Formats: sequence, C-alpha cells, structure tokens
Amino acid sequence: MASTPPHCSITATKPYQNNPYPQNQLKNHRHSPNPPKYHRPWAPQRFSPSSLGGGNRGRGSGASPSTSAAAATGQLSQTPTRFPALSPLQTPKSDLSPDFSGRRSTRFVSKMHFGRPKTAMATRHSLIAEDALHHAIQFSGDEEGIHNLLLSFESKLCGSDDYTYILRELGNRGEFEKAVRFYEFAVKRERRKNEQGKLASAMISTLGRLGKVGIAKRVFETALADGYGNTVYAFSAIISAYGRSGYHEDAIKVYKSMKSYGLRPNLVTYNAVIDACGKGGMEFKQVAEFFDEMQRNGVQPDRITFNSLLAVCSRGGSWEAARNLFDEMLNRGIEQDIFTYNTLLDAICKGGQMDLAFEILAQMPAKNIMPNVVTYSTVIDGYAKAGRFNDALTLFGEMKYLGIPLDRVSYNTLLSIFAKLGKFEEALDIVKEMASAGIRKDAVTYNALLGGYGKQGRYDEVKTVFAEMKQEHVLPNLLTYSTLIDVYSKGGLYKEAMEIFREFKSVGLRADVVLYSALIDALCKNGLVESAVSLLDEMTKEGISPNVVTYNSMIDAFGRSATMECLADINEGGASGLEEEDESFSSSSISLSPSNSLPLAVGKVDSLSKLTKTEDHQIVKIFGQLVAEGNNRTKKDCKQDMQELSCILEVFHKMHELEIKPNVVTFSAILNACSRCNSFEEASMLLEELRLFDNKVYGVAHGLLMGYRENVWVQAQSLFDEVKAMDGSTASAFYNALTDMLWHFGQKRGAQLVVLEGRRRKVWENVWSDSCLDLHLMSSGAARAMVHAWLLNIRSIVDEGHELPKLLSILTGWGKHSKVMGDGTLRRVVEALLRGMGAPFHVAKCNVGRFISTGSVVEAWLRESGTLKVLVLHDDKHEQASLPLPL
DNA sequence: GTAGGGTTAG
Repeated sequence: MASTPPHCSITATKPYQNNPYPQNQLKNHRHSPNPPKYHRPWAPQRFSPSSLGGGNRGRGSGASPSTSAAAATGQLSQTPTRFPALSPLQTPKSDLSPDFSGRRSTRFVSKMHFGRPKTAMATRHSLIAEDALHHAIQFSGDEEGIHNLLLSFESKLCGSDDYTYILRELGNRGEFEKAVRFYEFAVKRERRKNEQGKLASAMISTLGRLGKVGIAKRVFETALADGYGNTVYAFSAIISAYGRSGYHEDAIKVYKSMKSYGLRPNLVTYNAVIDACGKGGMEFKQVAEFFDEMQRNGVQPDRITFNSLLAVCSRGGSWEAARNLFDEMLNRGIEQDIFTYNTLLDAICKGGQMDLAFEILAQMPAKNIMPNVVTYSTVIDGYAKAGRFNDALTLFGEMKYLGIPLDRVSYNTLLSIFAKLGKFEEALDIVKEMASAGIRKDAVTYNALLGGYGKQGRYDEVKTVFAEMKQEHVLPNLLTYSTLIDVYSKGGLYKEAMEIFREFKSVGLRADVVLYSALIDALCKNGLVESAVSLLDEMTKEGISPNVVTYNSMIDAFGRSATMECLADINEGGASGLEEEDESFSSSSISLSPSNSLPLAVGKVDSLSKLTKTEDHQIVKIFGQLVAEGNNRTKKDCKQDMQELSCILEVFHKMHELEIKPNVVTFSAILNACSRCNSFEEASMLLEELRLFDNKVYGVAHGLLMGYRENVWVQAQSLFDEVKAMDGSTASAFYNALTDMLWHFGQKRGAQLVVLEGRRRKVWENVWSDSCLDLHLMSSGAARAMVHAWLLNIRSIVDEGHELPKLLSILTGWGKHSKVMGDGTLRRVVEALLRGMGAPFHVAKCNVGRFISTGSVVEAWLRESGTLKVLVLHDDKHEQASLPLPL
C-alpha cells in the first residue's frame, strides 16, 4: 500500500511515557520522614547506556564494571568516570553535526535572585546585639538619630561579632543603608586590623547578596587602601558580589590579583569564582578550568563546588554533563543535598528530559532529601516548558496535597502557565490566592498577565493591568516594556507601541536584543521586511548583537508578504480558492516584475535614515510612519523573489560572519521559506544554506525531496530522535516544515511518510482515532498528507469487515500556524482537498472548523471503485534540478 | 561560597 513506510530499518524508539504516574501512587506520596517507596514497574530499573545520550559516546567503550555498584549506590549513569581528566564534564556532542543545536534558549546569564537571606549559622553575638538590631529595624529617623542610636549601644556591643551579626541581619531585611552606617561606625571604633577585616568581608558579602555591587566595591577598595582588606575572606566576598551581579570578568580579575597581595585562594574563593563564572554565562569548559586549577593547587572541591558546577550545566541545558557530575559526587563520597538535587533537576528539565526529571524527583524521599517548594516549581516549570501542562498541574496538585506552602516564585510559575494558556479565570484565582497569602504582586506577576492578555489580543485588559501596575507602584522593567511593545506591534497597534517605546526611553532604559527581535519579528510578520532590515542595522549600530532568534525571524520573513498578497490576488481574481488544490508550486500568476523596493543587503538601507536627521529614535520613526499610513498602507505588488532572495542570502552571510549558530527553528524556517519558493531553483539556493549549516539535516531533507526514501530513513530516524527530545511545539513545527516542503515540491509519499512517523512518535497530540482526525496543530501540507493516511486507515477498517463509528469528524481548528485569529487557512485547504477527492464530508453546523460525515456514508464512498485511487498518494513528476549531495 | 518564576523565532 502506498501509505506504508518503505522497507527499511526503522530503529526502535524508547517507549513513550504518556502519563508520568498513576493517581493511586500519587496519593501515597507523603512529606513524611519515612515516605513509602515508589514502585514504578513502568520505569527502567536502571539507566541503560542508550538512555545516557551523547555525552558518553566515544568513551568508556566496553562493559561497565561499575554497573552493579552503580545500581547499589543509586548512580544516575553507569559509564565509569575518571577525574581529573574531566571527561565527565565535557559538553555532550550531538550525533548530528556540531552546528545542530536542539537548545532553543538564548538566555545564558542567569537571573539574579537578590536579597536571599543568609542561612542561619552559629553566631557568637550577644543578646545586646539582638536588642540593637531590633532598635535599628524600628528606627526611621534621620542621620543624627541613627548616630545617637549607634552611640547608645557603643559601650554595650561586644566587638566585631556583634556588629557583623547586626549588619548581616539588616542585610537580610534589605536595610543596606543602615547596615553601611553600622559598618562604618564599627570600623572606625575598631583598632585591630583583623577585626576590621572581618567587618569588611561581612559588609561586602551582605551588599553582594543585595545586589549592591557598586557599594561593595567601594567598601572593598577602601578596606584595601586602609590596610585591612587584604584577606582571603574579603577577596572571596567581593568575587562573590561581582558574580551575583553578573560581572564575572571582574570576579576573575580580583581572583587573579590575589597572588600579588600574597593571598592564597581557599575553597571558598574557588567556589565563589566558579559560581561567578557560571552566573556570568561562561561555557562549561572554561569554568572547568578553575576546577582543574583548584585541584592542582591542592584545594579539594566540596559539595558546594559541585553544586555550582551543576548550575553551570543547568544554565547550558547540559543535562548529561549534570548527571555525570552527580555521579562523580557519589564516586568521591561527597554529600548531596537539596541544592544538588534541585540544580540537577533544573538541568534535566532545561534539557527537556521530563520523564527522567520526574524519576529523580520521585527518588528523593528515599534518599532522605525531601523535595521542597524549589524542587516542585522547577519540575512544574519544566513540564510547562515542554508543553505538558496537565502534568505540570498534576504536580502542582501533589505539592498542595503535601502541604508545601507556595512562595512568590511558585505562584508566579503557575500564573504564567495559566496566562500562557489563556486561562484567565484560573490566573486571577492565583492572583487572589497570592494576595491572601500576603504576597504582593511583583513585576513578574504583572508581566505574565500582560503577556497573557496581549497574546490573546485582549488589549483593553492589557491597558487596565498596566495602569494597575503603576498605581501599585510596581516599577515596569525592561521585560514589561518588551512584552508590551511585542504584543502591540504584532497586533498592529503601532500608536500604542510607539507610546510605550517613548515611555521606555524616558525612564532611561536601554533596548536589548529581545526587544529588537520582538519588533523585527512583528514587522516581518506584518510584511514590513524593509523596516525590519533597517532595525537589524540599527540595533547593530547601537552595539546590540542580534542572536539566532533575530535571524530566524528574518529568514521566516522570506516570501511571506509576497505569498500572502498573491494569494489574496488569486482569491480576488475569481478562482474560489477551494479548487486551488495546491496554492504553491505552480503559482504562475505571480508577477515577475522586479522591484527595487526590497533592500539588496543588510546594512545598506541606513543611508536614508542618516539624511533625515531627527531626534527621534529609529524605532519611533518607523512606528510614526506606520501610524501615519494607517490602514491605507499601499500593498506592494507581487514581486519576483530574486531581490528578496539576494536579501535573504545576505542575511545568511551575516549570520555566518557573526558566527551565530543555527538551531532547529532556523532549519524549520529555512524549510518553510522553501515552501514559499516559486521554483525549485530558488529553493535549492536556500537548501544550500541549510547544507552549510547542518549537513545531516540537509541530507534528510535532500534525500526525501529527491525521493530516496529508503536510503535516508535511518538517518531520518536519528534526526527525529533528536527532534523528539525537544519540547512539543518545537518538534511539531519541524515536522510541519519538513512535510510542507515535501508536499510543496510534489513529494507526497515522502510527506506522508514523515507525518506517519510524527504520528507514531506522538509529535502532534491525539491526532487520530477511528472516529476523529484532529489536524489543528498541523501545517497545511502535513494536514493533507495526514487526511490521506487517515482515510486509508478507515478504509482498511471497512476492508476487514468492521463497522465504522456512527459519526466521523475531521477537526481543523483555526489553523494554529496561521497566527491570525479566525483565519481558517487550514480549514480551507482541507475543505478543498476533501472536495477534490469527492469525500462526503460537510462542515458541521455549530463549528466551521469541523468536517463531519456518518460512518455509513463514508463506508459507501470507500467501497466505490475509484476511491482507492484518489486516496493513494503519488509523487508529482517535476523536472527537478538535482541538488548537491550531502557531504 | 550553592537551587526554582516573567520578554523574542516555528
């Protein structure tokens, strides 16, 4: 049968675990000292080498002698690891070419969590110190008043221990100004250098924790100049302070300067340096050099060293490296704590390995480490980011059941889930619950609401929430403004977008890559590619480097406006569009007149803006222009794409020049751009770019496109394995893009092969049952290939003599990928397809996105003699220039 | 000296 896969080896994939745990086991999970052990027969008893991923490939060949030992000690991976070769710390390599990056995040620098209280430790302060602290907290008077307060306690406080206690505690309450006053007073009255030194390091560390790195630096430099700052403690404290604020280069400088002060870095110093490097977004390999260095200098890493290294993996999404580190801790007999587990879990969640994350979470009670609010919010967020919202909410239920109180972060995590899903009732319930728990809404809370409402096009609510935010004196930040500018400009509300941008500038904030990328994307989506290019140029001039997201938007803009307008022309020109079975391949109606209006190259369009010198920012000018044009914006004529093609090639060129690594979204964007090409020759130029980026992805696309299905299927499987490890929407977008491209160029059997593989791997949720085909997550090519496959499947049911369900439905939704609310592109495509093959489906009365028929009518149709012929797909025969073979 | 949340691409 035409719809069956070719005879080639299809490697088995891991069994997919749909539901992470049955309900009855959930109930047994108690937050008690002696939790019941989980029995999960569906879970692997130990980790198989194949589940270890690429991080271990090429090492430790042969059998692992530590297998049983590993099982006994609960090791996460079994490959023997040997330090100090640092092999377990290496970043795992993809099976695909090194450029293929499954990671999507472009955020490397961690968020700063300032103001975390210093965990309690044995203090040697006196009761008088507590009294003084109490007075200091209550105090709200002027400078003279605090001086008097200090004087009144001067004779009673016992040296630096008391003062250290007070300034740390003041720091825990955010009262850094009072802390500095206490510090200055204490240092002045203290004669002994070493006591002054203790005070200085305590002060620097307190300021560092509060994010007051500038003041910390002053304290440090003064202490150095006055001769009591040259202690390992003070240096470690300032390194840590720099690290917390993301100044890892300064942290390293200070560390390197220690030698010249005659100081030997100790364990705390190294831990601070490693942590600073990680927080500053340094690559694991570089951070590991400090790890090597400390051991060379005879300092043995401890639990915190490893926890900080784990955090580096988590920021990079290197979950395999994190597992290796975790195992290495066990090998070395280093105790593991809640930080270890939470950081490991974060790495695994960020690596998208949610089933493994759940597994580890479930093992924690048996290790006597009870999951806390951080553990749960980490995994809940992981599920949400993987698109597994039900699992996220189930876990939230478990957390509540266990009586773990929610905090600000976990409330915001949940709120953002509901807001993203557009479930505003639930979101507002969370807001209410927050209020009754005494947690005030912060910028994160408001930003989640603004983004949620904005993405649903509910601009009135956006305005109300933003007004409330200001009323409540919650300061809008860069993320707030980025969100607002993004939703307004994507919605075409240029006036509002411009006002927000003006306000953003007036409060002294500086645009960043995200803000620019959002704007560029909006312009591209609205067909304003020229303006997008000019902004790309503008941001570069401002010293803001575009990233892969920026470029993906630009690539995705290719052919978009032309296609849309030409389609509009086709529809206006009488052809009902329904008969237009495939709008793409031979769109001969497209006018081929060249035009100069598209810029030839990035960076050449700024000459105009230089001539028209105004005080307004380029962004404001663009918005102003768009507002002035209003709805009367003149539609561009359909153009031949050679101009656009050279523009996009220039974009690729720039990407290479800036060494911006593509990721799977880039590949999807290129494939989508191919689907918008009017000729195979044009597409082949884009595919050549794909080849330069990633030869294996190219190999699969090329092989399927040329009809060499059998030859590339093994390679395709390995590619699909990698894609499947990503979150659901990333994976489905790739399948959609690949299928569309194949369908567009007439490789319909290849397209069907890919969608069937996608179905097998559950890339799209619940695609089909015997009674219903749900296409709402699919692109037009994927949907069409799927309709054929589903109908063939229904036909085999009839053939086997079984009865069909009474009612059969095909759901198209609104066509998720149209990105236009209410734009039923997918519905129209499917309707045309069904009509074209004479399938007896009609639009359901109550739902225009749903096609229905009765089982008996469909059965009769399937039994007709000509039906099979229209159901079986054939490849279109086109004269195709051959593409270069993959390397 | 160590952990979790909010913004951009399909």
